[in-house]
Amino acid sequence: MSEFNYCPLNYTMNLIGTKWKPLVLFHLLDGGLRSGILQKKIIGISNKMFTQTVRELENDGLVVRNVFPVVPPKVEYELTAKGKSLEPILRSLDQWGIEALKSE
Amino acid sequence: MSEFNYCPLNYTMNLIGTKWKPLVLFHLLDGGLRSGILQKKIIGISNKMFTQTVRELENDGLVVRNVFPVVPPKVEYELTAKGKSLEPILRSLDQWGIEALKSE
DNA sequence: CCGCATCCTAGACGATACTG
DNA sequence: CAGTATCGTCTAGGATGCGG
Repeated sequence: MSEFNYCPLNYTMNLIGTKWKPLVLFHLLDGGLRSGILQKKIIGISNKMFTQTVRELENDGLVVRNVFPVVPPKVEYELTAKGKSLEPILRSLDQWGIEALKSE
Repeated sequence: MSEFNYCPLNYTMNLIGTKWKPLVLFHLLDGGLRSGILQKKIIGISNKMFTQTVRELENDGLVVRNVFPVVPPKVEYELTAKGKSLEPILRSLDQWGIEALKSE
């Protein structure tokens, strides 16, 4: 882990370089979302991976988890400032993919 | 594989979202490099992963492999146009990592 | 509604040794 | 110098089912 922290590129990729993390962050760019809603937007993700992904993002300080003490349970996720600062990168990744897909 | 190609974000991450790919691409931004030189720049990479990574990047059309028929063997790698188009993203990822590392 | 626990598989990655 | 082959480990990720 910490052995790669000298390298900024690896540091960044360690935070967002998994299958689902970019998607989760991307869908939160327009504002916080309730857990179920967010999960439904991410086509194909399993329940386990959703929880795990969002938990890691929380530990890395990219998203906040807000729990409302109501019945039935209500949980919302939103980006932190650090998470929001990834917006240009996420949009670039998305845009680059769009362009690259055109010329296939 | 192809099941994720609808999603631009996943498409992009599938091309550069591994441990070593961003590093390899990054070190080629300033021009082509001989195999051994390139590998030496990537601290910690094993021989196997270097070959495998560079081969996948070649198959994905991000780098070109130039073989010179001399003794001893000489091989150079350089970015394709598609590979070069990743430059803004790679620099962003690097820059974001630098900033994030400052505030730890 | 939310997310935890468990079991399972595929592939990413590393170490080492070997060929032209 | 460049690349291959083999073996081993570790973790990402998926499927299913339970609990507050």
